[in-house]
Amino acid sequence: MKLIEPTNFIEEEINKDLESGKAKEVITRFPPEPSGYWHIGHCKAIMIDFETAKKYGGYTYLRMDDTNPSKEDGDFADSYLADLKWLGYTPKKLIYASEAYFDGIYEIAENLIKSGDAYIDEQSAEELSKSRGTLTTPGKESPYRNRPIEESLKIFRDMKAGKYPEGKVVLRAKIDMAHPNMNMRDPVIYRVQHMSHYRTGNKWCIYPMYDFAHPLEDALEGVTFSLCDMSFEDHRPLYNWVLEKGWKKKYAPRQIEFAKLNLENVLLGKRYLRRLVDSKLVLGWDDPRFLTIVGMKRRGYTAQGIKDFLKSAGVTKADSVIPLSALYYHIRNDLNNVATRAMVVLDPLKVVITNYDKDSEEIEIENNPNNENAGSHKALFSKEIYIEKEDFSLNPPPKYNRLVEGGIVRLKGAYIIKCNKVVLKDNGEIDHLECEYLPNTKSGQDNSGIKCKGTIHFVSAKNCFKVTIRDFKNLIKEQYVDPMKALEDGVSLEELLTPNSMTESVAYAENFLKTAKVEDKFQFMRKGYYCLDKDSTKDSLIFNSTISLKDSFKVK
RNA sequence: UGGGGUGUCGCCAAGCGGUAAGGCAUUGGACUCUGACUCCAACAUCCGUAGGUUCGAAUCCUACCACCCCAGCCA
Repeated sequence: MKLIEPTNFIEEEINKDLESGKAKEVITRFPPEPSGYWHIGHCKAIMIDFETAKKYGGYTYLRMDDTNPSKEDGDFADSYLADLKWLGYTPKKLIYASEAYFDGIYEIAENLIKSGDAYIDEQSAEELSKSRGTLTTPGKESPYRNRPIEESLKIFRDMKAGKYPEGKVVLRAKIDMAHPNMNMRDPVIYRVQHMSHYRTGNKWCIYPMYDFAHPLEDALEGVTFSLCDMSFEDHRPLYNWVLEKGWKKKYAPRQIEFAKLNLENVLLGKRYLRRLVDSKLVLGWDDPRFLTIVGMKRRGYTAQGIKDFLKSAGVTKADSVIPLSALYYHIRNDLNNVATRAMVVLDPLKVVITNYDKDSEEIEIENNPNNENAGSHKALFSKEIYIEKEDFSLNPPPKYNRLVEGGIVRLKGAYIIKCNKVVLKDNGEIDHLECEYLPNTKSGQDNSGIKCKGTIHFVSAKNCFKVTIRDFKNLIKEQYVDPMKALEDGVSLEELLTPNSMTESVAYAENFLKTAKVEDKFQFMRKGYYCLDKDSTKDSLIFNSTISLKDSFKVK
């Protein structure tokens, strides 16, 4: 297998093993417990697993780490496969650990008992916990620790046969009750659980613990590098112990840990998201304010943008917290390449072109100025149009180069207009503007020589329809940079939430948008990126605000 | 007070004994029929602290400090 130029410490380690012959190839696995939705943190791990293997010409398995029937509430395989596909990854194979490896793991457990490396303990859960000792004091050995091997073997088989209730007996690895690493103090490796498993039904009533199952699953399926987050670093000695005692083959998988992703002002904890979903405070697991994969997809983020961001964040062992602005940068960057430009007026102000006598005329709008192949579409210019309220000012701040009384501005794709009169309502608010267009200034055929410092977008009254716009604020208030910590400090979930983080408004969109399909991505020129939401119906379109355009205009 | 990890610009992050890459953010400015994009420029004499080794250290050694993780029959 080829060596590559390493781009992070994991690849450096892999290169070493490949060179020394400790490993022959790079086969990885992504091992979710099928119990919930994936979020951006999972994306990081997925990307590391898939990209690393791919670089070395290896491959990656998707393995359901389903060793606990009490927590796994259904078959998430389809949704996981869909998420992976959306991210652009295809697993070599989908594997259910429960179906593929439980027999093998059980057999190895019996071997461990026979070799004196595991024993049946009959202490209660509390006794077990108490005798484990503390971080600074050693634990006490169980009175059952040195029982005859035959006795342990018989009980273990009876456990499997369903002769024991839950909690009565467990199988423990015999390691060292005084070990400074708590994980090595005779960890439980099998427990009784009388319940139906979503895949294996009632075939089993004993289930292996993660620490015992994981290394063996890796070994059994031929995984060579088992990449996980730093919280498993303390488990590595146990991982290796299990392989040494239970696997005993020349080639064994190697666990390497990396730091997981942390984002400022983002809450990813499953139980909290579930509370928000259950209490209907959000639209669902795919709420556009969530950083779940389905949420980001619905929001209008692109897989490419997410991956670009993750790539830029790097792979290290150091704790880090990345600001959302870094994510936004990459989302905007990718959207800029793929989003179709359209004109939508979010907050309309009517403008009458007093000297325009024709019914209307076509104008052309480029679909994407950064991509020549994107083509263009037609829009209309007519006597009555709408512009953005904020694009006209009676008291313009310095450097305001939009429309002012008596001033000119270019209408994107159409003519330069001059504002002659501001018509007010009885209450003093602006009702509409009366402007004149300068006939020889049409886009593409302007020979007037007139220089115009501002260009604004607009929509023709003859070429627009109403759409609903959904705007989102960050779910978590800005002051709670680390919402998880705030929660631990006793702040309530409700207190963390930004009030009215989703708002709806009505906008005037050019007719071109009538053909939009769900998830289609647009740039509403000069405003931001939007995508069509799945809640849309044929005559009521809803656009999610994915993210605004950067705006460097500052009023000083 | 045990064990395991981590400390390089506001935030990420290269660097692996030869004299501090890059990105985000920020600030100027150019360009622009999107105040977007793009483009230029500025932004760590210093690498947790203190000593030491060396002609030479962010990189080696020693001590200290800070932060994170671990006491589920969860994963």
